[in-house]
Amino acid sequence: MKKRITLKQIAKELNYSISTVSKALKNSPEIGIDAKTKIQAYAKLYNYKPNNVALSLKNRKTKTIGVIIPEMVHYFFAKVIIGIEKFAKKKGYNVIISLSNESFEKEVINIETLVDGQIDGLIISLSKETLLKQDFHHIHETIDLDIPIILFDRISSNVYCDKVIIDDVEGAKKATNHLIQNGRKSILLITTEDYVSVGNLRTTGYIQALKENNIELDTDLIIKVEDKKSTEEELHNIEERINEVLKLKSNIDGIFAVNEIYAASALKVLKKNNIKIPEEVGVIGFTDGVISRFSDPSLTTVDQHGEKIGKQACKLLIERLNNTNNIPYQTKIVETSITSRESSK
Amino acid sequence: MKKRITLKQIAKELNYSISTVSKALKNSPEIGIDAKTKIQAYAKLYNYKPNNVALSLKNRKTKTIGVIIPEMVHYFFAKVIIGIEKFAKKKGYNVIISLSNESFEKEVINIETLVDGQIDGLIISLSKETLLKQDFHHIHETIDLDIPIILFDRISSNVYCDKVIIDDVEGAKKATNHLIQNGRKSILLITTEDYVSVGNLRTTGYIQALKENNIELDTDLIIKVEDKKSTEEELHNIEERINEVLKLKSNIDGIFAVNEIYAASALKVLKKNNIKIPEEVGVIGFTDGVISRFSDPSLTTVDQHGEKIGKQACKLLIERLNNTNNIPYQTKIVETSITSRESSK
DNA sequence: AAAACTAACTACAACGTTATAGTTATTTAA
DNA sequence: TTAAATAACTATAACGTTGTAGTTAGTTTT
Repeated sequence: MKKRITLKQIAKELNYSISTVSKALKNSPEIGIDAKTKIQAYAKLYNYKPNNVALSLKNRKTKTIGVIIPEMVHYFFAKVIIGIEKFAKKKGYNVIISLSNESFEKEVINIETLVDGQIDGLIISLSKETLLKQDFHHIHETIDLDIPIILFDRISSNVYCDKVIIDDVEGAKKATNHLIQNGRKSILLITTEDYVSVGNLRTTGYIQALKENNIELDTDLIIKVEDKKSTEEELHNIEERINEVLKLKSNIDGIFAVNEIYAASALKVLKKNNIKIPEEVGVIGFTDGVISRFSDPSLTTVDQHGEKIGKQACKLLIERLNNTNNIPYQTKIVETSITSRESSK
Repeated sequence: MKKRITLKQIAKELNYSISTVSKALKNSPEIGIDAKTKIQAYAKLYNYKPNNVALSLKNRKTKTIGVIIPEMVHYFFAKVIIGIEKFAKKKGYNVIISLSNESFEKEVINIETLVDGQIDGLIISLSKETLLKQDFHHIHETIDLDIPIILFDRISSNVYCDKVIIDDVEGAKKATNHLIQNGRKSILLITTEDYVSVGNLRTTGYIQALKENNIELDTDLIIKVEDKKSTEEELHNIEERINEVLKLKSNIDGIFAVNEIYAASALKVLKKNNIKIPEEVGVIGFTDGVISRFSDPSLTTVDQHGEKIGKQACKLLIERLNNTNNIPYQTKIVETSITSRESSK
């Protein structure tokens, strides 16, 4: 119907030049009082709003931030996005979201699409495939193009840029200690293969906690899952493996899982074996998810504070966008905290 | 470092006019073969990519779709976004996401921000507050501005535009019938207050199913939750109310909840009262969520197929963007389906 | 009363692109 | 051999803004 009005139209209608209109609306002292009032009134009446695309072209800034995450249906990533979106909006930025679906190729394409003149900066959590390949050329090329990137959660030490992570080692230590302080000594770790950085770090934390408490490390008590996609089939597979280890090592009295799904699977297997939680076995999961609250028993968790991570990442990015002079790259660490629920007494 | 190269720079470097370069890169027959090869080679070497902001300005199209959802951490909305994103990307569109956080005011602001020259069209699921207020001026104003809107899931019959919904009435009927076919006769409904359109429709479906099976409606068996935000406190409140009704009506043998949280709460209360699921009481929840799979017992659900809804909404929108001639508004209905799990035998 | 100053404007260029309308030479037709 | 046709380009305007550099007319200074 009524397309948005432009400066040109106002100028023509009121018989001023475009410059005058532009300045009047910016309340420039160059413009006389009657012209100003007339123009401002007219603009208000016709609900004038500057065209942001034109502004983007002029300023070479789009005021838009791109976000690439591996998956959407993870509570953690959803939380991170909430954090990013909130902070971005407050600072006048829009947020474009892309999903890599854990695929390297999609990640590369997504970055290209976003970088093609639409965004000022990027916030990325790397896909599993990228971490496996250790191919970061797409990240480096983007940074070379002067488009700042902030990595969060799934990062790599082979990329030089700002990063936001949780202290995975410390968090895993906290979790393990939580179980140890409960008197548990034989703690099963359910983690991922080492190329997933967070899994790797959490494994490290687990090992450190054992060492600090003078508990000997038993590698039979570590299940490393090849986690590609959490299909029903794979879930079944995980449960199988947990079951086997439980049979093999009857003295297990604690389980620490590096994510919620693994923790929930552990609960299921324990219950099937009629093992009492938390009396016989205490369980704790690393997560920022929703399953924990509703599982039976509810799960004690190491919370990752996804929203804080998102906020922090967005803050870092906007700071870098506003500082043309090169500040050195930073890595921000967001603290974890333990939420104690029924699965650990 | 090396900022992106422009037509102007190529033109200057190779001593052609900007027009020639532009046409050469578009393989126009107007341009001679040597000029073309030279220019194309140079462009490739320096990785020329047209500036999309400039194109947006020129074409008055941004190739960007805005999405406004009430919340991010709902599995359903996450799924819808996946569907939108996938389809949009395939058609060369980007997706900008905004969260209304169930607030009318935020919804209005978000629309304004998005409409301010950045997007070609919008996909929206209305906030609870908007539905309560029945104030849709922001939607109408946007449509008046010739920016097409597609509503999904949380819609209103007072807005004239394309819509994508599931058949809530039919889905609720299916759920209720599922319980009835299991031999249940006294079915508790946990729903929302009537202003939430989906809650309302699902309630209708429940009532219809009873009627069709000649079961008398007992309004004491309907719990209507004033659901503003799912805080811990409110969850507690819901559990209390379920508990009361269970005490009052000892013959309840089925529970139908209009979402996953309510269903999970029901499970919890039942277990606390040592009521066997599904032997004594069968439970089914309306959802597209993740809790159901991991709850104990796992929950039978009416699946909403969020991804399909997203895809359908995106398709409708892009169709409308490509058709300047006014096609009449459509309402697409995405079928639900029941996933049978442990909570109903 | 001429020089200097000021208030209130307007013109122009630029951001990067493309479509339309020129402008040259050179080739072809009659 | 001269007009018409064609090939291969270039100039210009436009999308909507804004900042810089003019341009007026009127006012002040001396």
